[in-house]
Amino acid sequence: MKQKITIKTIAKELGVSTSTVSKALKDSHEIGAETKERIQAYANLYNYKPNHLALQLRNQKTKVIGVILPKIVHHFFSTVIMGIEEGANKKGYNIMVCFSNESHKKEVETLKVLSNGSVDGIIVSVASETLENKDFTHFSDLVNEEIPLVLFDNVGAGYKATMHLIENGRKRIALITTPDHVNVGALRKQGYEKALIESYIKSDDALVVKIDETKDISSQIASVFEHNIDAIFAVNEIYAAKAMKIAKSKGLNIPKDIAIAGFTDGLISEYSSPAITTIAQHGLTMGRQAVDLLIERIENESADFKAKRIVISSDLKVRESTKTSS
Amino acid sequence: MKQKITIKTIAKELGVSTSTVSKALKDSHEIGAETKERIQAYANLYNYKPNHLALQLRNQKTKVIGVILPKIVHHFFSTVIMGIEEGANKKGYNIMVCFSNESHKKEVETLKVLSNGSVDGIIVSVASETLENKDFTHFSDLVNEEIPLVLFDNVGAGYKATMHLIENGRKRIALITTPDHVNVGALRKQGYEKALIESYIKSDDALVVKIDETKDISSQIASVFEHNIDAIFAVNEIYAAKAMKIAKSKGLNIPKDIAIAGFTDGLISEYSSPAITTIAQHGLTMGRQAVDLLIERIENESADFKAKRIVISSDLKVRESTKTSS
DNA sequence: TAAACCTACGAAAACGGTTTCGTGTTAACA
DNA sequence: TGTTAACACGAAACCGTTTTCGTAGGTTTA
Repeated sequence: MKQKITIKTIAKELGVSTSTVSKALKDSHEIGAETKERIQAYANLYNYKPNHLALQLRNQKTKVIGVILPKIVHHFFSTVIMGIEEGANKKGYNIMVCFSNESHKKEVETLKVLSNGSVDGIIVSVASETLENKDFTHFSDLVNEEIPLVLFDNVGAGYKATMHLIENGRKRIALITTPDHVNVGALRKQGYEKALIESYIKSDDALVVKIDETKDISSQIASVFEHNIDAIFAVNEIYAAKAMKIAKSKGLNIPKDIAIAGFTDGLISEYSSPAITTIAQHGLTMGRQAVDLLIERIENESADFKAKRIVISSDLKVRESTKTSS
Repeated sequence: MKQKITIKTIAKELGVSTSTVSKALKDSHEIGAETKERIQAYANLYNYKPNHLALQLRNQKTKVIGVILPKIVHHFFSTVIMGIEEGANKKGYNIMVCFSNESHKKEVETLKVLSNGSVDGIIVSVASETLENKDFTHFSDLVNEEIPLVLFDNVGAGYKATMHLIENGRKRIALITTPDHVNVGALRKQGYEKALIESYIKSDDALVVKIDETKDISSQIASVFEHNIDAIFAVNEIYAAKAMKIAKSKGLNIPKDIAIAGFTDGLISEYSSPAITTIAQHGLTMGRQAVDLLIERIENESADFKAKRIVISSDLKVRESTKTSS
């Protein structure tokens, strides 16, 4: 890279000191009008830009927020990023984005890299592997170092959808989910199980289908219809739509014979026939709130630095696919 | 933030100089075994981490790559990010992600912020507004400053899909697209028009439907069936699927009466009936190649610093929805 | 006319590292 | 016993900027 023009260069060229240049560039009253003008003109001519690194080192802040997500190619997480970036930008921050790929090891490493001064604070959505391990020492380390940290997740949404089905009078609820290593799937499954337990409904492993996307999806979903079920909760929109297609092909009436609820409110659910009840997740809101909280912590030194979990409720959008039977 | 332990602290505590500490921590042969051990033990105990900012300032490089995309909540772009992050990580770089939201102004601003030393190089997918303006001065400024820059876009894919339909014998090809301000839609429309022109087919504005997503999508798509058409090219998977549904409901045979091609190869296209021909875009590959190229430029000082455009071809996945008629 | 006060600028420290170049001590060698 | 080399470490410069604290000279003020 071409060596850029610095305050030193200007000082030398114009025969003044660096302090004079620095002050002149910020229109300080300490500098005479004529000198100021000379310096500003020169700086402008050679397109001087202050070096961010030097400023960051001096000010001990970077105006950068670190973001660690389990993955990105996913509607929910990309929406969250959108919200974070938007909120950060509004307050003059940039974001540095990393992915854990649901791996505990990479999460730990990434956290270490980011916590060496490159960022002022960090937002994390915990990797599923970490959730399984229940090993959160890397986070408590960070808290000890008093680096502002905000975690977010989306537990609770699976619970809400399942409860809706139960309140609907359903008792044999199938779950169509992803393998456990996929974060969101795992979380939603937890919610599903919690709802069953609280409602004293015995869970049945046969009703839980973990889709292997390398094989034919429809036939895997179809297998669940061989059991006696009266409702299906699918962890994403696609699975829900496929399940409905299969149900219809089997001559089942939706929602009379079988209720179907999905996740991630999108076009498919809304325009399918019948329209599918879904959980809308508000990733944008989550991202915004997470970043607002973080920035408040960064800028408000007096705040306590304990990690904080924020849980933003998701909305249940009830549509025809689960309208009360009976 | 708690003031962190620095080399100076260690030096003072242990009664040695900072240079000794620095060398000891990198296992330099210049330092005696015993001293080395003392220092390393101390550093370890107090969890010393070198401050990245100081290193960046000294080395004049950040090991950070700036990425500017028109948007993120979009399968293609999130895949690209994935590829970039993966490639960057492999070579010890982190990525700083910004979004232009298709706005020329924000693109310029973001570029300015990133080019003051915070990043070693920048990858950009140009905002549609910039493409319309044809105002690329902000990029040439960057090139003058000799900051490594890589641009990427995905023109050409719309062309490929349209040509496929034409070679298929179709002459009245409808285009279902997004309003012009949406980047990918606009680009694909360019490709569509180019293919028509090259094949001496008169384009007909009546066959181009720009979907307003705030209104009912299906009815907008349905309107195109009122014209005499023998093929439909939809700029995304959803539109293609909806178009097919409508075609079927009108009793049209696909692909005999009407051929349908979509974009963004995903589950819907593959499992719909009949399966839809799509353009698969390889965002992952594009991201990887872009970042590899950029890093090569960053690290290979001798390379020339002209902006370079890389265009990665997309794959046409021919399925039943466009099988040759006649 | 001496004390006090501006004005306009510079020197130097600081942020946290790395690195080059000494330099004092010891050991090996002739 | 004098010369030299190896060893172990420190001083200082440097990266680019800000900021505190002088200070020299001229101008008011009492």
